Amino acid sequence: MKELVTGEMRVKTPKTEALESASRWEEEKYEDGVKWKFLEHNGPCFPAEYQPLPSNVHFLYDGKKVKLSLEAEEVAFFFAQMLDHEYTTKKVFRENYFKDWRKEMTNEERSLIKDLDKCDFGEIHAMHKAKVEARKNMTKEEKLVVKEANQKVVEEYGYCLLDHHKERIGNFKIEPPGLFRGRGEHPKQGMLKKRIQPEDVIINCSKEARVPKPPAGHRWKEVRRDNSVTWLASWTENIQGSIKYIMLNANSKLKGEKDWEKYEIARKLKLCVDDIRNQYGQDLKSKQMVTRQRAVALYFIDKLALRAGNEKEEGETADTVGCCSLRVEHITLHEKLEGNECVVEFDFLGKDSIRYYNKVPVITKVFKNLKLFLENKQPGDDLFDRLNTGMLNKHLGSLMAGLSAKVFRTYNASITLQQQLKELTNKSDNEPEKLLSYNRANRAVAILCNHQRAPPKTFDQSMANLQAKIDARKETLALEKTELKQAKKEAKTRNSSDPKLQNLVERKKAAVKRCEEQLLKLELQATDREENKQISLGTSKLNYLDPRISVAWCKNTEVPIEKIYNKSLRDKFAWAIDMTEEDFEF
DNA sequence: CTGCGAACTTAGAACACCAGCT
DNA sequence: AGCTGGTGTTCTAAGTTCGCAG
Repeated sequence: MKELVTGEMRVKTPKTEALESASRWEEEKYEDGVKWKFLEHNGPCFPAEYQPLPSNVHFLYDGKKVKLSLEAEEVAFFFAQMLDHEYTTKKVFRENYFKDWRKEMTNEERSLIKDLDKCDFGEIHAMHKAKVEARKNMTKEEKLVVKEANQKVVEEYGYCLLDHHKERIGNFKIEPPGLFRGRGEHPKQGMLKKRIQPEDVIINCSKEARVPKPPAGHRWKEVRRDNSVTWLASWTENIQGSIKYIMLNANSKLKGEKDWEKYEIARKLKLCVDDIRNQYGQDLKSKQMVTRQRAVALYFIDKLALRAGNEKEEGETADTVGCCSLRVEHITLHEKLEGNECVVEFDFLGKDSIRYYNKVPVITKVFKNLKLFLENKQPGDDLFDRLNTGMLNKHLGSLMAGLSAKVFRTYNASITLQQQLKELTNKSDNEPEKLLSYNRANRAVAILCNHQRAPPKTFDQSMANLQAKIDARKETLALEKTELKQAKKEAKTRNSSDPKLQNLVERKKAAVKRCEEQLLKLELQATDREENKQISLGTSKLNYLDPRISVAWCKNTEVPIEKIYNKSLRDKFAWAIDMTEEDFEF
């Protein structure tokens, strides 16, 4: 797989070879599995120690002041900090919290503090809020001092040397302790996320490199020399027992090449997607139940851009599903619905407990299979009881090198963007109109991939404000128009060759035009914002849309790339900006 | 196969910051 | 100068994939 992709990736050469940034994408690849030859860094940055409460701030239990041990106090502080958050009102959160908090208490504390409802974190909460407020109200000079200090930290910990290049590290800070904030109905929400010590951390760097110094009085858990992986440091977190990594920034060579490769695989799928669709179309009639289930799952993944859907351990995480883990209760079949036949109604929680709700007309063969899969099953049973992601991906891998379920999301997202841009963009449009078209194309993808966001709390207000602006502009425009008419009339009835009057007419004309443009711009903005209320465009832009489509579109429409990519996006997609010509086709 | 863990990508929320307004 | 809304950045949770051991 690696070979196939790498070969194709070399076809197009960046045109600005002289530039270091461009030629970087052309360096020799290492043998399979080797990610680097030299890696040196300063290790991760640890969060500050807990600062004990000042003597005038108290924790109260059952109305009485209680001086807590340092350990118990720190954990009390975590809860106090979150008091404004909905989390602290949730039963599971509170129970998990209290259980873990009590583990940090001394015997004495534990025998006293037996009921979270009797705990009063008010003073601690107030102190925390005051601190946040004070930080906000710092003078310019004070803020500058903080900024410079942060800058120092970035300089020290934010970069590494990987082969010949100084690279930015993505997350060089160890995650601070706190209360676990799982998404949705997470059974572990509120548990104590423990402070990570250097003794928990594995460092990865090359043999020749200077080993980072652990904080004074501490040692690393291990120093590893593994160049088959890209991480610089890792530790195991205590909530799920999973490993956390310190890795490079998205603008690094290593991440950039991987991203490029991802889009090349998706383009390869474009070449064989018709065959694959024919194949699973045939498989819908297979005698083998597994094959039929696989075919229907693939149909969903392809048509609806569903995620693969691995099984999850019950009780460890929120109850969410993807394609292969769909249960009977997540779909409803309608022979007829709203004028369509064979409609599948989906309603389930996907990644991050985001709801997926969709009514989709499907082909008869799929519909019939679904009916079959539902026979004699309970709501809680698996829809695809003979299938899992491993089997599905194994099959996909045999159809095309490098193919897995998620490639369909990348492919369908990118191809949709390209099609939509072609359909929506008019050469003759002005820039704001072109940008609206781009956003609409982007939005079509976000809807396909179900990238949602909570509507901004201030949404209705800010929409009303914008509308008020539009109304005001309309009034001004009407006024300007009347004035223009007046000026024209005067110029006609009086001496029409009076240059002063002619000049006035011209000026009024210009004013009207300017006003109209501003109005249009505002109206486009309003449309864009309204359509975007619950949709997040960023995720697809960052993860699913081949940047070369966007770069080529910018070149074709003469829209500056800055209008659609901010600085970090331009850095991340530097490879695409460097190499893409206006005739690029995904 | 199947189960498991490691490594890496993808995701929305929270937070920080800054431009444009009053 | 202070406010505010919107954008960009940071954070870290939650997915996918793959390879390995049994």
